[in-house]
Amino acid sequence: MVRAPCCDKSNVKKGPWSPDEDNTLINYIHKHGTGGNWITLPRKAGLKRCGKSCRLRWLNYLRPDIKHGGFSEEEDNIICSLYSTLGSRWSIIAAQLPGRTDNDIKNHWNTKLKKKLLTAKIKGGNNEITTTMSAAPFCKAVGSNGSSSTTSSSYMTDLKTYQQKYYEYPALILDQTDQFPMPYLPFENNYGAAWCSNRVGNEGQGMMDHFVDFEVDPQNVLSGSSFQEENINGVGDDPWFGIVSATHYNIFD
DNA sequence: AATCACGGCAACCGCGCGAGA
DNA sequence: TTCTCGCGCGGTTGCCGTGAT
Repeated sequence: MVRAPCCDKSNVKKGPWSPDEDNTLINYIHKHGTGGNWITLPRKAGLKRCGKSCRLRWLNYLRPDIKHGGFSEEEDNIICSLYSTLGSRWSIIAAQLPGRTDNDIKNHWNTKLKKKLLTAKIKGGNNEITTTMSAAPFCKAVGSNGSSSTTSSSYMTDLKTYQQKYYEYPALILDQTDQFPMPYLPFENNYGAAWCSNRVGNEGQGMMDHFVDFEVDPQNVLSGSSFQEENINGVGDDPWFGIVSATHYNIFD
């Protein structure tokens, strides 16, 4: 079955909006609202535009309280962190950033943040990789069911300290990582590695001595498998807590 | 000064979903 | 229950400005 077009394509204008068209749309919506029907709106407003085009123009550009450009470092951190858990759910990410549209965030990610993230380096550890940014201020603990963890364990505090000290970008701190599905990570051409750390010592031992960076099979990660012991190379202990950094590091070259 | 390459961003397209008939 | 229609979302395209050559 062929889907019916939403409007008469031969009779609608495409391309950039003129100031006159903007004013017409703004004035109409201020007077009448959207009426809950974008398809009929352009005809009623006297615009030779597709309803979807009007909706997009209004939501992404003309709507009041829209912020354009000038993303703050805090907003960048929030976007990076949410992307590491949600993937490209731009509308949900936008909902966490008042005044930002999904399109704006998507463009910002594709043009700036993705590159920034993909070239990020981990500092410290056994990998001799250095960082160029300050410690990430945005840090989130996640429970095995995906809800925020309420653990008061001192391990969590240690993990936060470790994350802020060694990871350039916001990292997720995972509680009970053996049960927790790996978050989506921004891989390039399906190659890359999630650099993780876990506690491999006995309780009571110094946490910082027992973090090990290791790689996770990208195929397993991409398929959303759990972060289980078999994914860990050379680490035999139960990964009760862990840090997953969205930092990209191509180990397959 | 002209041309080319690239990045940023606005806008379009197609699909999935949900509501309602 | 099925079908239609509109909305919303994410991916993609293409234009435009700017810097490099």
